[in-house]
Amino acid sequence: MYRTHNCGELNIANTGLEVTLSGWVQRTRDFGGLTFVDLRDRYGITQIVFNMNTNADLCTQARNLSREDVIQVKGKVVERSNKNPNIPTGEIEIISESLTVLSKSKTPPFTIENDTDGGDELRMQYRYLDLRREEVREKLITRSKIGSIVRNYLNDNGFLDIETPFLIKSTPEGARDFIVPSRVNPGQFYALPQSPQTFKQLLMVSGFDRYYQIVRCFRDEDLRADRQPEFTQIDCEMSFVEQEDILNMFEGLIKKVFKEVKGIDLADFPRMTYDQAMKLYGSDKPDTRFDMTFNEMNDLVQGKSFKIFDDAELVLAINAEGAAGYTRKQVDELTEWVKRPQIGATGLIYARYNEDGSIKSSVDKFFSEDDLKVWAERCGAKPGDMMLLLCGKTDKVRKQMNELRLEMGNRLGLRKAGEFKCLWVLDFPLLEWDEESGRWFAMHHPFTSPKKEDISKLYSDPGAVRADAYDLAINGVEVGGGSIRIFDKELQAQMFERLGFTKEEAQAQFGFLMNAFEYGAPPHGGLAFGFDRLCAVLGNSDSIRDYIAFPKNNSGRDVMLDSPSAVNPAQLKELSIDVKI
RNA sequence: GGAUCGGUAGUUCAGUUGGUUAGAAUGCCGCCCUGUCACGGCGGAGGUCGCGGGUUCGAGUCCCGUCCGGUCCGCCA
Repeated sequence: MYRTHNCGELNIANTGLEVTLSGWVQRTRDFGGLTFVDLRDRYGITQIVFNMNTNADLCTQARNLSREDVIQVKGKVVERSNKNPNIPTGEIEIISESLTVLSKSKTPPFTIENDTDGGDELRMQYRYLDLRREEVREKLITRSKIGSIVRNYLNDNGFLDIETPFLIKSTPEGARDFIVPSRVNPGQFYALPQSPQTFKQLLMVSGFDRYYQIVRCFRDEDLRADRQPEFTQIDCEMSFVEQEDILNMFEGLIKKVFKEVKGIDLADFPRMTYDQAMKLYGSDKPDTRFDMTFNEMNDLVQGKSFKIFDDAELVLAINAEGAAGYTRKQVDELTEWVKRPQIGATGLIYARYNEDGSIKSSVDKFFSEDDLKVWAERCGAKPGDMMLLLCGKTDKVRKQMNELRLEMGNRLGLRKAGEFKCLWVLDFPLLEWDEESGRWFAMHHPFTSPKKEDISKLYSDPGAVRADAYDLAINGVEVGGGSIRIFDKELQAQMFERLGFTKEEAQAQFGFLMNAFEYGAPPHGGLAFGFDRLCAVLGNSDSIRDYIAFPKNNSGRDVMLDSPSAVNPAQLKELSIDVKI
């Protein structure tokens, strides 16, 4: 037997027990005649003592141990004379009676400690060592726990876990597909699913009623801290439901996860339409931990001979509470910040509401102090605050102001870690105009149901058609989203037509779904959560990589495996593939 | 496709207007040490300054190119 206990469970109550422990050598502290070894496994650390007077051979062996050796120790649990209150096992130690080195370790390339000296690249290259660190390990343990809570909740609510295929068919809509060549069908390719969307709808047609799957999805797009080419969704679908049923079901799920993982009782989630969200926050996933909402200023600022404002489609102001103390240098820096190409504003206008009640702005030439007082009223600004204004084309300025708002939220410490604000965003537009290809695209996907009352506008005013689509944002992160689906064959055909598919194209791409709808499709809808993102949000982390055991880097590479890589010419030949670079 | 920051000892970093033998911390190796828990003390080894080219009497430092990594924009139904 390699162990009777793990390295995290022994305590003062076990005093006198004969135990066997196995694990990794975290560190040795050698005093010549007395050597301490910290033995680590995923449960914790237990101190082993080797004494030269009691057993010289054993103590000599212990002195030769190196970091990360795997050893087995037999010994007796005793109360420590010097206790360590910092670790759960700190009141006891093991007096060793035998030592077996199960596996020697080379010196690891970085220290296996919370406060590691290893850089990102090195840690990814030796990810299996990085995963030994408590900080990283605990994140994966949390992920496992969240998965378990989700499964329990959905199982308890009658959902069935049904697997769907990974080798499917490439479709032109949406993100780029990863494609997989078929050897037995030369020149033909499978695609890896971007989501099991059509399959879960078919399962509804099959009568499975409530489906879920914690499932890997694949998208061949560029990466970000919160985007990996393969990622995991909690994918759900329900039949005979309206939007309200779905929101309630999954609000319940998220509340349960927060309760069991963080011990937090979340209040009922507020709801906001997409239009409201864009008007107030310039984002469809606003961080509602703080206000600083947008104020539209056109009526107050235009017609005062300030050309920049007069020419603007929209002038927006936010009020940064308590920021009147910003120095000229800080404001200039902020101006440079909004002018960076990533933000793309042409300039930043500010009005400082001083503690003495005076208001000073960067546009004093055009606006009197009385004008500025009216601004302050609109923005709810008080002495000590600073108003920040951006202007331009509506879509652009909202986007820019969203960035500025989040940045000010960061600078003023308003985006507090450990605080969680959930928000349902409803009534997304059904369609989105794409300048490049000059046609309408489905904002969510082509199976999303338009709102009944807007169907008539599909051709007369496509941009105004709202969908029964919803997203869940937590702290400004899009954690999940879904929609009520079209279940009427005629409406689905109309939708494909609206998206510019010919009847033949629609039949070729989605014929299986439209055919299925001919045999009695139930009303249905669903939602998918980004599992990696949900975990990252719960852990106050910006990067989903921390919650993935073996993630890929910014270029989509696995630096540990060194993949992707070239393949053997014989393999390519077998697949009838000729590679030209 | 684009922007931006970085690459110097095993590791994390410093390195002045271009100037002698490129430093620190930590890790590693050796010796000493019986109550440490970031143990301590003494000593030692360890470098193609990412790579290629250029400017110069002289390049870690300046210029050009390139590769690798981080973050972001485009992209992500």
